Amino acid sequence: MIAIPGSATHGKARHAVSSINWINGDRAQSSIYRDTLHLLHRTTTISLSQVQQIHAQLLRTGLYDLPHYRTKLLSTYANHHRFSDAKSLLHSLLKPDLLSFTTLINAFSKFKEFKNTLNLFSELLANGLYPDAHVLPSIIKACTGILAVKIGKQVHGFSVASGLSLDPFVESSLVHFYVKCDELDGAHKLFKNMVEKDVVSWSALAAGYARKGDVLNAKKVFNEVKGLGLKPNTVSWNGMIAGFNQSGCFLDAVFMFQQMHARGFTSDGTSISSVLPAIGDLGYLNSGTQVHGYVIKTGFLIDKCIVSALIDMYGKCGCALEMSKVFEDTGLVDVGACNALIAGLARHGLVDKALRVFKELQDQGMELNVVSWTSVIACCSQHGKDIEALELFRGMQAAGVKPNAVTIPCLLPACGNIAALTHGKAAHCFSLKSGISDDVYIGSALIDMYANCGKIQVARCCFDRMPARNLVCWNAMLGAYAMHGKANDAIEIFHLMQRSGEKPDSVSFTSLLSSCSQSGLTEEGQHYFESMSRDHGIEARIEHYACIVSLLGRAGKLEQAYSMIKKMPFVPDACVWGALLSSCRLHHNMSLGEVAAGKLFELEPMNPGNYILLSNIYASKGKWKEVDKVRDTMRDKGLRKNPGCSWIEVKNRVHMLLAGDKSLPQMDKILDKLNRLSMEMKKAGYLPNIDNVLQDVEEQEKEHILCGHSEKLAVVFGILNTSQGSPLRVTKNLRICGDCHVFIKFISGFEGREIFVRDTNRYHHFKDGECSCGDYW
DNA sequence: CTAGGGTTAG
Repeated sequence: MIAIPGSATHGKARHAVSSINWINGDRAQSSIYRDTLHLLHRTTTISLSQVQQIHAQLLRTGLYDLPHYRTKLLSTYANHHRFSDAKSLLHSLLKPDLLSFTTLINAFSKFKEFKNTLNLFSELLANGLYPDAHVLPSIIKACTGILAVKIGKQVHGFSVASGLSLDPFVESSLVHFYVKCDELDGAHKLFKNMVEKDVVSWSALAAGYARKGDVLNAKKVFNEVKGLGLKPNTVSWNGMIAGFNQSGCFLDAVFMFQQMHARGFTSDGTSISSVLPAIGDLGYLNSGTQVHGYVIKTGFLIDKCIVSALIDMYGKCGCALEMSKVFEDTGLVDVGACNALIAGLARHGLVDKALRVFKELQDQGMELNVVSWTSVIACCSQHGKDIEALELFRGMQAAGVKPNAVTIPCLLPACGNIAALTHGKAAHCFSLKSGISDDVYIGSALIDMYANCGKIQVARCCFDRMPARNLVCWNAMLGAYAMHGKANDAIEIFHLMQRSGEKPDSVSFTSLLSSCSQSGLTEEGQHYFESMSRDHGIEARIEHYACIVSLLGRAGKLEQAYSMIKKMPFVPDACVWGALLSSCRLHHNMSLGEVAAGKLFELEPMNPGNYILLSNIYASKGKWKEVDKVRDTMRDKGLRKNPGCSWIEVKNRVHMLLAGDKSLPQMDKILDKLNRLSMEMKKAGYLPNIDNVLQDVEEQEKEHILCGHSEKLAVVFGILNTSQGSPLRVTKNLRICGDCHVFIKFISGFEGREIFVRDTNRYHHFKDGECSCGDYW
């Protein structure tokens, strides 16, 4: 039976319903079909089989040729999502007219079949038909939907040339088109010239500015409303709130929400789910609780988005309990809410709990989506669970969930952390194939990953190929060069950055200064430090002072470094004092070393490194009694037994030195000297001290030590959990120590070299592709 | 044949 909503009482409708069964009858008369079809025009729901019956009858009776009927058929097929049927029906017509095309195009556009819409449009043109104002809005809507900027602009040009741009629907859909294409100025101009300005276009324009973070223009357009004689409605306000929330203008979002109420409008589900995340980001727990109360009172708790937003808000405000309570109380089984919960747990550092919730949901058969997988992958890679992140990524693909432009930058740090170059490359390939590789987040993460895997040239290649860059990209490249101690390249990037019009921030300067310090570019470093506030208006932060202290210290300007610490506008932290102490060790300055060490012993009494550095300084001056005193202190604190006097460390340093440069021919000489010195020291009852015996070596090799390469050659990553087996294959830059299952990540090439790497209490000896280890002390 | 607004992942 045909359902005829709203018109069931109509006499003719009853007649139609009772006569529809006739259609199959042989005696059907055309007048009855005509009546029937007239009525079908008014009906909104009709079953597919009934349409097919009518279709067959129309063909039999020849009424099919009447344009009026076949239009109805086309739209009915389209309304039942039988797009290919509708299309073949259109193609079966000898000469499809504009009305047939328009009907189908409008239906396609309505159901967001945008590609089909545009294909049909080009067919329309190929048939020699001339589009009118009935079809153009749908075409523009399709261009908006798939961001077909070029076609949209061509249609715009056509509509101007044909005078159709004066049609109010064409006008307003063009405004919307330019808003969505991020060409706000164009949209604004178009809006100003509109013959009939309407609320919809006006709201879209203001919301567009808000979504872009252009607060000034957003408010300007929004406040023009009175002069335009337009009346804002709930949707207009919601657009502003949502736009400000999406662009991170949280205060403005909350302000608009308040204003909305102050002007007598009532917020609906959309307003609330848009304002809650903004409240959360601002940490306005009080406002959040008020909105929560309002949500309960108005019965909005059945709205999925609002529940997710509430959980998110409590998560951001640091209320883990309240967050879980909302989740449990609503009893709503929604992915969004689950995702918000997982993200909230991760934000509180409850990584294991987040993973457990994820697994439980998975076991319960919940349909987890990209956001769920991405959150949990991000959670792992942000909390040092890199292998788990890679495993989850694999699980995601096994579950048939397609990663997107957010997933990849969450995964890449995990690849970089453990130098899983193969996995990183796979993720890179994926982004290329999916056409998302131009994304700035992905680009920055790729730069970082390749740099972490020692592939600094590849990182640079990614950087150079980016079609658009933001501050994060520039900082990623600067950070990559700083990590590899390449100050000259960092400086080049820094200047390129400014020439491109991007303003450096304090992160940029940290990388720049750090690389100068590592490369011994003292004057350049000081120059950039001074220009920071003078030319760029950036106040130096404590990490910048730490860089400068290290820069001066490495250059031997220890007094200057110390006076820098004394006059800096911060209470110096362990990084600052640590930089001074390391420099003191490098230059054997005992008095300042004692000052720095004294401060460090207060700030971090359980860090063995500080004690070792100080005892190294004492040892280099032959103050063996002081060495013993430091050693006793360490023993009392339960730290190491034998600071700064390890033969292993001596060998370690020699090998590091040799691996980092080209001085192999000197090996024999150095070892000779080491042996002689160590014999003497042993005779005197002491183990050889690294700074003592390496003093000469360091004189010769200072350059290389200052370059920082030797220290960066290899990094011990962590213990491999052998009980579970690892999905991770040993890559070119990654080795596993056969004895203790420690991962060792090599940052630059190491083939054919013998290398010692130091862990906190073990050393790992790497030779001929094999790794063995022993106790450090 | 008819427009504009929503949450959770970086």
